[in-house]
Amino acid sequence: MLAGFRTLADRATIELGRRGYPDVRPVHDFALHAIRSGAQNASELGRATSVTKQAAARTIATLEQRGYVSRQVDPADRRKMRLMITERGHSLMSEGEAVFEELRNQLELDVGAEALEQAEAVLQTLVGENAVRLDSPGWSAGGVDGDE
Amino acid sequence: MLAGFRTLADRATIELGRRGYPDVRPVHDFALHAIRSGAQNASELGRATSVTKQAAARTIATLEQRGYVSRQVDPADRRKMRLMITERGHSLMSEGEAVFEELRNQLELDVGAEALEQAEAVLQTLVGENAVRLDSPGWSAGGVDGDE
DNA sequence: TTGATATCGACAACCGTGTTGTCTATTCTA
DNA sequence: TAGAATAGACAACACGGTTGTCGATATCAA
Repeated sequence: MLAGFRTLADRATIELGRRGYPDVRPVHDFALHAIRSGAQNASELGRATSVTKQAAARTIATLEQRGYVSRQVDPADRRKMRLMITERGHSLMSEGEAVFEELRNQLELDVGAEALEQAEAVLQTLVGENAVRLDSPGWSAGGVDGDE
Repeated sequence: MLAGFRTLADRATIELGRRGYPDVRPVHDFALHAIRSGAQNASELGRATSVTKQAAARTIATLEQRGYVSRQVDPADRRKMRLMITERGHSLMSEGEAVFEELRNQLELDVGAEALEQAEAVLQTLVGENAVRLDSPGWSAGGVDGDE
């Protein structure tokens, strides 16, 4: 009874694969959103997605390989590689949003609009609560020894 | 808005760590439940959790290492290693359930009993729908090329 | 009884996504 | 200008999944 979102994300992934974006995973879409919302380089992306800059750099690398973002040295600060979402990247994002919309609509048909909204509110509360403490990286994989 | 369950599972993991069960992850609890519900060996566990038997065997290995299950050759079929949950394993499961209960109660305080139930029903629908097609392993990591 | 076939579990190699830790290049600051 | 901070690259590793192979055991059919 715990796997609700996994389910949703997995289905969206599958559907996207079916529509011409294979080998795209939730992480990638997540990263693209963060980039579009202002993350301009690997370090920023890492901070935005609560992940080390190394992990972010890797995600960017695959995103670049697959043609969803491009990088270019920041003329103002030559340490930085500025990120730009390509045309294909934007297409992916729209398609992803469409897929999600469809899944949501489907679910709404199944359970009713009211129930769905309620459920979304609950989940919102859930993630909202600990969004505060997402600042520290390393919560999920490595150090679970939560001594504060 | 997508990370609801991750959140829940992560918090439970952290709390369990705090209570004397560090290095326990959702997978482990998941596996223990499957074992308690009848999975008697690695292959069965794999089938029960929609994972290859190799992955299941690994999970079992770490579970055994940490002292949560023990294994013993099945006298009736000497290919099989029968799984038994140890005392410590049962303690972990109770503790896990307690933690979950607490988290659920906390959430219920935040959003109200009615909303929570509604949300659970929605999620139930969500996973219920595709529980039917969980039979094929390899949905999440490898082959997302969903051509049926 | 024997031989083909299926299953169990182990092992090895690999992938994806995360982590540390170290390093160089660059920029900021006192 | 010296020192500190930051960006990003690289390497090594962990974890949890995958495939593929293999020997040992069971099972089923001639």
